[in-house]
Amino acid sequence: MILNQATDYAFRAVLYLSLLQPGEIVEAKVISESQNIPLRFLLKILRSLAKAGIVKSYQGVGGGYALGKKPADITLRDVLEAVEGPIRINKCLIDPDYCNKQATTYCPVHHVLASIQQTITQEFDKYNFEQLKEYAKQYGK
Amino acid sequence: MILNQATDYAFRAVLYLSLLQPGEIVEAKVISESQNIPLRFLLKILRSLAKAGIVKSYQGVGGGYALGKKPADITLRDVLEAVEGPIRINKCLIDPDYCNKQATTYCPVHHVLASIQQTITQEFDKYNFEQLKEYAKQYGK
DNA sequence: ATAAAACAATACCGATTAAGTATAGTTTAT
DNA sequence: ATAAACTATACTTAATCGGTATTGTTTTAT
Repeated sequence: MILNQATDYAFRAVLYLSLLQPGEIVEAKVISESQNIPLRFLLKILRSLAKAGIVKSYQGVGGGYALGKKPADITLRDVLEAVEGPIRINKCLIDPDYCNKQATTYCPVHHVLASIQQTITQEFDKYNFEQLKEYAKQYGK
Repeated sequence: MILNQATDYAFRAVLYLSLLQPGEIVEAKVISESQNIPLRFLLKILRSLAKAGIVKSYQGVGGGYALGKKPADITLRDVLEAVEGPIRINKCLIDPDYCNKQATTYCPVHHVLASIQQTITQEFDKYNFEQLKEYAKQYGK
């Protein structure tokens, strides 16, 4: 019932990239130091984000990372799922056979959990990095 | 981002107790067998639920468990928090110093996560065991 | 009073996952 | 050709999860 440390780092890294000038590229090391994220761990996380198209990576000298799309087009859910996979709040919502072992016909627990999961998913979808960027600017840093 | 197995078991055990006749007491063994929950693990879970007043335990011969309050007065959140502790979706929402280490003044990530956490908490509060009981009756089992 | 049927408390254990590190390789600007 | 960056994969350590074991307590029936 808690986000991974990696997801927390990912949120902060993507926010950092959101605040750059358009076209600006920064090395992982800069993000790592500014956000207090262990460098090698961050590199791993950035790879997941790159796979999902959330960031774009540039190899070689002068390389680094930049956002892969506009901040407004990246939601917290996008980042969360890039790092942790799909939001699933209970085993019975992953493996459809799970419930059938316990409740042969119909499982009311499953029923409401599915609904809660949907609300949670929507909730993470509600926030994008344009909004976070505004908050950040507004309050300084 | 997922509920404990123990919480899942707890939901099902409390639902089972909700469906009993008023005043009826059942041994852990009966719940265990009916719901496919390892007995000793269930006993541990029931102890947490008893501490929270959700179930009432009776020792000695002829003892067992019954609900500690009306099904309508037990929410999914009550059960979840009895088993796992308070709903906290990120480390920075547990330890207030955590954010300050990283973002010295104001942390927009923290800000929105706090709001999401509140929504999630309300969502688990929305469902009580009277409702689950109705679903269960309606669909048989 | 004592035996047995239940729960209580605590400690332990093995497996999995999370968090982070290491090693070797690839790409690219200079 | 070299060095500065990222890539890929595998490894390691620590924490958590899911479950079990042991010993003790309470209560009812005999």
